[in-house]
Amino acid sequence: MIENDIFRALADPTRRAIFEKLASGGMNASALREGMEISQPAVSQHLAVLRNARLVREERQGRFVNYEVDPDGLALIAGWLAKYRAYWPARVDALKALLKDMDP
Amino acid sequence: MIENDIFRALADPTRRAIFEKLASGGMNASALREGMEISQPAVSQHLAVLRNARLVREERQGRFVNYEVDPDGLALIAGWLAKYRAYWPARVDALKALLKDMDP
DNA sequence: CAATTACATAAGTGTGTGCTTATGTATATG
DNA sequence: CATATACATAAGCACACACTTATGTAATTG
Repeated sequence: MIENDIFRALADPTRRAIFEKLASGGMNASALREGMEISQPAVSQHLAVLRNARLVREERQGRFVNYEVDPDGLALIAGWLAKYRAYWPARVDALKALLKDMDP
Repeated sequence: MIENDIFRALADPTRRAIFEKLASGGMNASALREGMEISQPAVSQHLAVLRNARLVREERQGRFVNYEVDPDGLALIAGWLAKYRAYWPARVDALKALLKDMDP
């Protein structure tokens, strides 16, 4: 089940960090690794998990592999979330307050 | 970090099943257990994880504890998702509608 | 062709997770 | 007051997970 792969992929903070870094623009694995205190294989493994969850996709460019956000995974989350739309705070204000709460 | 709790909570299929069951209407832990081949403590533990992630909230009623979906957790997911709005497939009308609700 | 670079895969290890059974704690009921 | 019911917590165990080092593979470069 893909939902399982997606939520499990996002459950790890390192993986979310990688994903968020990619969200600011596609880049290769080495560039991704910069600033992260983690081994190269670890990055590679995280990328495999994200790719399997359709949160990320790759494109080989010579000996580099460029990674970028795959909209499919995000759309699947949105689809999952849409099932519970009835429960969202009716007023946008409530949501804004919550967004502010999670930003720092 | 609350995002971690949320994604971790949803990473387990049993927990998602419990959540989805609750989404169809609040009920107590025993009612939740019905139809699930799982022990009572397991349900209780799952509920604790969901509650800690603000996906579910409880209300004591005598010796029963009624559980229901907590909109806060869902709103936090929506907030997380909103950060990557630029990547969503533009042509999916349902998602566009969903966005409109989230966007002030 | 040999060496280097970029990345993936393999194998091993400590820690976390989800489950179980056993027990504890409220609240209701006879 | 004693028992039953609804649920939570404790302790232990099998397995999954995120990491490491070592090695493999594919593409550039001298």
